[in-house]
This record gives sequence, C-alpha cells and structure tokens, in this order.
Amino acid sequence: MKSPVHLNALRAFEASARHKSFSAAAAELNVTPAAVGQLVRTLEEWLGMPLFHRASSGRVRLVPTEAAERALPDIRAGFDRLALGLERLKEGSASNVLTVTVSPAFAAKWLLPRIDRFQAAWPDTDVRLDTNHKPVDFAVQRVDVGVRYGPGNWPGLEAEKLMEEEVYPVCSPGLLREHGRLRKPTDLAREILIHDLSMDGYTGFPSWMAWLKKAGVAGAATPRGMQINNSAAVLQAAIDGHGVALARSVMVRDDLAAGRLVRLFPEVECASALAYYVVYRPECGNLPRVKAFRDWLFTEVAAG
Amino acid sequence: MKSPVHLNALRAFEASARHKSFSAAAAELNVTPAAVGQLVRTLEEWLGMPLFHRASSGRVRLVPTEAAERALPDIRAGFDRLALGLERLKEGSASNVLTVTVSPAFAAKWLLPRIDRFQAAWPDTDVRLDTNHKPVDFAVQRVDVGVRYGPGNWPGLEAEKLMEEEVYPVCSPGLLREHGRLRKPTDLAREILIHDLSMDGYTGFPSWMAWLKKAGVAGAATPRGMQINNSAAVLQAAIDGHGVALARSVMVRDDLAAGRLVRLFPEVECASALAYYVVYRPECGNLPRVKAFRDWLFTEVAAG
DNA sequence: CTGGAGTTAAAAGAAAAACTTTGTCGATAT
DNA sequence: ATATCGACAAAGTTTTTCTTTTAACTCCAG
Repeated sequence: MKSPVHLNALRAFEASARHKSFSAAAAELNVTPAAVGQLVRTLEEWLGMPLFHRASSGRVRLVPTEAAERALPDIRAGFDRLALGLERLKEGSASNVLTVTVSPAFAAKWLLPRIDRFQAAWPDTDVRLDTNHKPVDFAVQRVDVGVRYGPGNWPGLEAEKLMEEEVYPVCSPGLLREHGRLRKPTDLAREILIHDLSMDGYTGFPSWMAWLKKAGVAGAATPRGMQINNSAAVLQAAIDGHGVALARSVMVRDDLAAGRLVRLFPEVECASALAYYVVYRPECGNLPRVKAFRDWLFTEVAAG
Repeated sequence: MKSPVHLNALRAFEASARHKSFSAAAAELNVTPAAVGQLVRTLEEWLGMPLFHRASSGRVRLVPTEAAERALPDIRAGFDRLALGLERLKEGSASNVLTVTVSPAFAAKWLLPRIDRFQAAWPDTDVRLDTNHKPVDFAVQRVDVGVRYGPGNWPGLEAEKLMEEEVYPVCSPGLLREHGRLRKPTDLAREILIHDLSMDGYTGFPSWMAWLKKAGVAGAATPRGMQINNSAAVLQAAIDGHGVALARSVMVRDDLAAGRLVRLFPEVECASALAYYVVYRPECGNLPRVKAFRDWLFTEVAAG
C-alpha cells in the first residue's frame, strides 16, 4: 500500500513521456524545463535505471524506455483515478447533474416516457442519460446510478431489485385480426417469429426456443423468423404487424396499455430468471440526487 | 488531466481516514503527527471544506466527512494503480514469474498436460496459473497473459486467435460397446446426455439443443439428461461411462488420443462461433516472458 | 480528584524539497 | 554560418514540508 516515491516526480515523468519533451511537459506543469529534468533524473536515480533513451539527435530526443512504456498506462490510470477522487471531493453532493446508465431499449420503452415526472418533482436536477448495452464502469464514466437487467450481482456495486419480469408473445391487433387463428401456441408455427438478438448475451433469458418448449410446442421446427438486434426495434416490428415478438413485460407495458400490441396466450407463464435492478456505487448511495432517483423509481413501479 | 493538488496531502488524507487518526497515519508515513495534520489542513483550506468531523471527545476523534467518504474509494484506487505502475517500473522485464490466466477446464485438459515442455524450454521462468471462470482484470491481478475462450474482442487487450474449435458428442468406448446401437444421431434419444452448464454464459456456444438441431434430429424431446457445472467434470463423467457429452475438440484431444473417449457421428460438423485466444495487455506484448509463452503456445498448437 | 497517556492544534524554526537562473553543448533548420 | 531549440549541469533562491515545542483537551487508572 505504500508508494513512498516522490509523487511529483512521477507526474513529471508522465507528462514528459506524453509530450516526448521536457520543455513541453514543463509548460504544462507551469515550471521550467530544468525542473522537470531534475525530477525525472531523481526518479531515474531512485529506480537505478533510465526512463528515457536520450537521443542527442533526431527530431524527437526523448523516447521512453521499454519498461517506462509498460508502466505508463498504469501511472496514467492512477492519476486519472486520483483526479476523479478530487473532483468528487470538490463537488461534494453539490452537483445537480444525475448521470443514469440504462440500456437503449429500457430508456426508450420505460424510462423516457416517465422521466418527465421525475424532472417535475426535482426541477433542479439535470438528468443525463447514458444509454449503453454493456454495463459501464461506474467510476470512470462518472455514472451515479443505473437500471440494469441481469441476475442481480454486479461486482463492487449495490443492487436492489426494481422489477421482476415475465416474457410472453405479442403482436399487433391488426395481425391478430387478419390471422385470426392464433388460438393455441402451436398456431405460431405458421407465423413469423421476431427474434431479439440483443438478448443473446444474457444467460437465463428465455429465447423463443425456450418459450415454445415451455408452451408445450414440441419440436419447434424453426418457423420463419426475423432477427433484430435491438429490443425497441423488435417491438416496433411487432407493432408494425411484421410478426410475433417475444416481449418482456416491462418493455411492452405501455404498448399494451395503448392497444398498440396485444398479449398472446396469457395462460402460458414464463418468468425470466433475470430482473431489473437499481445499481449504484455503495459510497454514492447517500447522495441526495441518487436517493431521490432511486425512491422515484420505486414509487413509479409501485404506481403501476 | 491536471491534478494540481499537493499529492502528498492527498496521501496524508487517505492514510488518516484509513487509520482514523493523524498519529497512526503519521507512523505509517514515517513523519510526525503534526506534519500529517498540517497537510490535511492545507487540503481542507484548498477545498474550502472540512474533510473530517473533529470530535473533541469519544474514542474515535477523526471521522471522515460524507464527501470525504465518497471520494476515498477513488483516491485509494488511484494510489493503488500508481503503486502498480511503479512496481512495473522497478521489475522491468527482470521478473521471471509469468502469470497466466485460463479457465479451470482448459488448465486441466490442455495446458497442464503440456506445460512441462514450456518449463523445460524456459527453466528460469516460473509459471503461475490463475484459473478463473470469469475474465479477470489484467491490470489489478497482475496477469501477464491469458488463454481465453470467446468471440475475440476484449476491451483494452490484445487478442490473437490460437485455436478454432469444433463441437461433437463423445462417450466412453465401454458405453459404445454396450449400447452398440449408436449409429445415427437419433439414437441419442435413448442415451443420457451430459449438459455442460458452465458454458451457458457464452453467447454462440452450441448447446445440445443446437447440436441436435444441426444433426437433423427434429423435436429433440429433451432426452434424459445430467447437468454438470464444470467442463472437466463433464468429460470425466463421459469417460466414466455415465452418458454422452457434447465435447469441445480442444478439450478432448488428449482423451480421444488415449482412447478414453470416442467421437460419435463425425459426419456431423458443428463449429463453435467462439475460439481460443491468446490475450495480453498491449504494453506487455514485448516482455520476453510473454513473447516466449505466446510463441510456445503457437508451436504447441502447430505440433498438433 | 489528580496525574499520565493519548489525542489534535498552533506556532516558529529547521530541513529538505522543488524551482529558477544562468550558461554550455550538440543538432537542426534557415 | 548562425540562429534556434532542447537537453544538461551547477549554483543559488524560494517554497514547501517537516520537526520541535507548547498547549488544550479527553479518557482512564490510581
């Protein structure tokens, strides 16, 4: 845990390596080139090895040693992280921008239609959305809170279950009228099934294959299909009457309520092993803006 | 990118918060308590806010402010990362321990049976194995190189394809003799299929379901099965004659060669979308020990 | 109650850095 | 050739950091 070295020397080294020049580094650090040179030399003596190949000729005279090159990414990451910590100190809880990370589909289908109510309740808080498929690094991306889909364990993060979820087929009312013969799951064999590729990475998420099995449709000999890489687009395709989609209850709540989609075969229950969780860094759980958003999420869910 | 603060003051703050005492922090940093106190005070003045609640009574007199508490994890992470960078500087390429991360099954079934030859060729290099299911953070775990299974894109890491892979059913010779009727894939319906749960998390990895479909076995009405959570144990169960396993070519190469297992239905080809990759941090690719290991892996694969 | 051991706090002086100044040298560009 | 630019070196200066000392305070033991 001890880093007994001259931290300033390390910083001088980093800047020099970045600019490949003592002078440029000196300019950045608001000191004279000689000062930087001395710091770096001190560090080199302390380590017992050179950090730069000093070329007395050529345009670039300062080339980091191989060992230096190897250590630089870590040193940079270290300083970055420290700067982040400082920033966090300075802002304190004063900042009024709340950064939320969610998946694009969840943003479009659940959060955005409701976010007005949060902004109305907390007009002084600016919400910044960070829509991303993959879980992001909360620390480096300066994310305050996220709503994430998964099994509920994120390393180093607090997670509270927000909503459980069911999975069922949906289609447009028009499609249902035309192909009026969608009475039992086996009728799906004649329909175009819309597959959601974006959920492939989630272990435990029911695919069409799994749902059909659960519905008792044996040997679902791969009916005609359509592959779409985005959950929101999957639902849009279903709304447009292009086929039958396997929908997540959370995502289609509004579309069902508005009559844009209808649920098929409610008698088949298929719960997802995954759920939506509110996720945040433990040390940020007490931030007023985070607490406010978390509480708002839960009331919003409770309100149906 | 600038962190113009007194870095030493930050360190003093961190140590004080950790020990909840200036004196203890001072002992750690080999200075007097007064020095630590001053550093922290200057930091507080610079920030314009207190960092500790000074209790004049009670056993613990130094309690970090909420803002401080929130910033501490980042500050710690920053110093840790810096220390790591320093370590990397000091060792240089001199270290002779090579840390390799692989999955437990790959270690057992492929790497360990061959590792002797690497150690013979590089007797001065100590190999440390880090067997883990999940991809680890190469930086914080001080991992030099890994052999990982997946689609080939790891953020921030260099990846070179080492081996492609096929998937096919295998069983013990004994089982094949007794149930001599394993002539075509549909015969599998009467066998116990061993499922490898540990591969569930890998998108694109063929399951029994997918293989049967590919083999033209329609409506594989879930034959009797056995679920095992570990690839090596799956193969061991097959070797022991408990059923038919869906094996990855890389894993069973030795078992097939030794006659412990036999491949079934070689006429059905089922390539995995995934492959084995050599993975390492870009900045470490030139380390002699990493280069040596990488080259050895490729010659080992080429040798069959 | 009283004294010792443990804190933090505040001052001033001592020590150790970090930095600047000045000047030299080699290589490059004009 | 010569002006320029950047690294290097040595000496001097400034600033920061640390220690020392003193004081005030709390807790605990006698």
